[in-house]
Amino acid sequence: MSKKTPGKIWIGESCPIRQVLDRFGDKWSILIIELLSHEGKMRFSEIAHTIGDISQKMLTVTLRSLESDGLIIRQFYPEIPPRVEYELSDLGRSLVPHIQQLTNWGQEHMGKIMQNRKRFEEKQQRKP
Amino acid sequence: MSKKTPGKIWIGESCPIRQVLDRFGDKWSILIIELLSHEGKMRFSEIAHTIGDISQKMLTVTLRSLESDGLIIRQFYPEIPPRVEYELSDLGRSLVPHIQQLTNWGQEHMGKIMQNRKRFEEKQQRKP
DNA sequence: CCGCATCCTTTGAGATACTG
DNA sequence: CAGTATCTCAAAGGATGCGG
Repeated sequence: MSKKTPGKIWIGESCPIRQVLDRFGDKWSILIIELLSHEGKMRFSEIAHTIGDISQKMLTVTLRSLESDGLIIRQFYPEIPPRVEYELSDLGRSLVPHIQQLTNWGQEHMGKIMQNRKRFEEKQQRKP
Repeated sequence: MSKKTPGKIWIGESCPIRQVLDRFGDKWSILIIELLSHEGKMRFSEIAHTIGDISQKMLTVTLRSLESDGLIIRQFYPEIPPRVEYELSDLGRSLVPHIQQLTNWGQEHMGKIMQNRKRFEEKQQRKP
């Protein structure tokens, strides 16, 4: 549509895109939101086990940051041994469809991307 | 909808979500795609200047990786001085709407998130 | 069971200087 | 102008051990 609209898009230091990227560009946040959207309430150890390759530290850190931003809700049961459950808040849930859009796009196009990448590498190796 | 559908979602080491995250979770890829979607063809220095705080190195690296994956097209004009133009490929363009979905979500909700975060921090400081 | 604290490794990314 | 090549540093993330 628009070929040149200078000044109309702001890509500078704290533009809207970067805010989103800064918040969700880490390794685990999106993954945990997506997981909770499918599984509903989950315990700490349940999340850890389902993801598989996340360290306890990063799970703690990521859950805490999601909680602090109001994206998930943390329920602590002071039993012995203690039990903690996490679930998405309304705010967190409102993000889920957009994540799934991206995932769908990936399902459809990542194969092609990997293929392109391989070809590109081969081309580079023949030239120099 | 579904409260528990164990086994139906795969969140393991190279599930679809992680593929997308690995590809686009870096600091600059999404930003450059979004920029090119608004401005059309752009020269190297034009991109650098518009973004403002990207180093020459990271711009080169990011553009090269986007090119290798077939998300952007690189046109080299062997003049003196040389000129290089970048634009989105069809593949790259197909991602744009989803990025904009996320940006819109951000516009609408990041304020609330920052507010939540501030409150959470205050709460933490009163307790311990 | 949950999660904090500490230490350590790895990675991402900036600064700088140099080429076609 | 549009890169490439090093060097360096800060931050993300992992491993481990302790504590409520």
